Amino acid sequence: MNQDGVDLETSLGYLLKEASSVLRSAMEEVLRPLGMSVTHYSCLELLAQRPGLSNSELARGAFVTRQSMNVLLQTLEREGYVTRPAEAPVGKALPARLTPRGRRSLEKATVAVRSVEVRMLAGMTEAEQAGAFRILQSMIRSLRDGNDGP
Amino acid sequence: MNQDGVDLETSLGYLLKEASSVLRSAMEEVLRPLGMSVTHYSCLELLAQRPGLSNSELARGAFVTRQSMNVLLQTLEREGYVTRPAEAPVGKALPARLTPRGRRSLEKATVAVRSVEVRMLAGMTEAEQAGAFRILQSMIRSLRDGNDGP
DNA sequence: CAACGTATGTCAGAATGCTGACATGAATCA
DNA sequence: TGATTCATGTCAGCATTCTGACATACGTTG
Repeated sequence: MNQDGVDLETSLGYLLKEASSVLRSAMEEVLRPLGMSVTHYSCLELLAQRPGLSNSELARGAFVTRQSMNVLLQTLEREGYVTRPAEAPVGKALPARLTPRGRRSLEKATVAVRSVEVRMLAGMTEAEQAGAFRILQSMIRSLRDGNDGP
Repeated sequence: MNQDGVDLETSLGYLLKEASSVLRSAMEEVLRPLGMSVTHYSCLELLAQRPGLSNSELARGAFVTRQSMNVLLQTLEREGYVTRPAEAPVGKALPARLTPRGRRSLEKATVAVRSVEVRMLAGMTEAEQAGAFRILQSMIRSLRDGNDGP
């Protein structure tokens, strides 16, 4: 009914939230046929690119708590996508790794997610993409610095 | 431990998720002292800028399902921040409006959230902000078009 | 007019993520 | 060395959001 923009339409924060929401929906849509959630995929992708990450490190990389990541990891371990040693080689951190099955499962997901990212960047020049990259990093840094800052 | 970036560090989608996550955390941090969640604030802000929005419209504006927004609205109504007519003036949609109490509550929250947004934009020129705006809108449009598209 | 499709509000159950808490291992420091 | 501080893994309970379903209201279309 009321479709005229007021001020929310000029807020970068709101636009950022909207973009993130749309991206998440698009990813869920292409991952659903594979029986995979976004966090699920994120976990596998992180492990593929940085083998041996611990539960806590995976949690930070996927932007969830380590408790949430833990239940996911236990499921993935039980179903044979991931392995963790029974004992920690050092400290308490258990380095996780993909199994061949995990790698196979990830391959299809990666293709699907890549297609979403390609679609998202359609119509943007390389220069614009580079600009977006710098700007987002600037936002992240500014917000982080103010938090637990100096 | 492993802090070297691989490929995730070059993905705009990942960076977008990270920025959104950091923004959300920052907002939660400043809203918590006010006893308000991000969705809570979003609802009030939407109603302030577009009085008479229905539950479903608020849900779309806050990027949650209408079921989730409904439970929030019922709470806000019960606590006197929002009013809805007992019967729909047309159709089934119940236009919601802020009460004076809701407006007062929103005022403090708006100040807090503005400060976060200002911090986020620190170090960015107006031109960069305008660029970020265009880029995010382009991403949103591209993702939407591919979805329920043509 | 009647049938259909779409949008809405709402209830109930399920899933997902979070907060709180505890024990353990390592690093730091007095 | 002993105490403190911090990070980690994990368990339990709670909160929030989502999915599924149903009834109702309006617009469109035959």
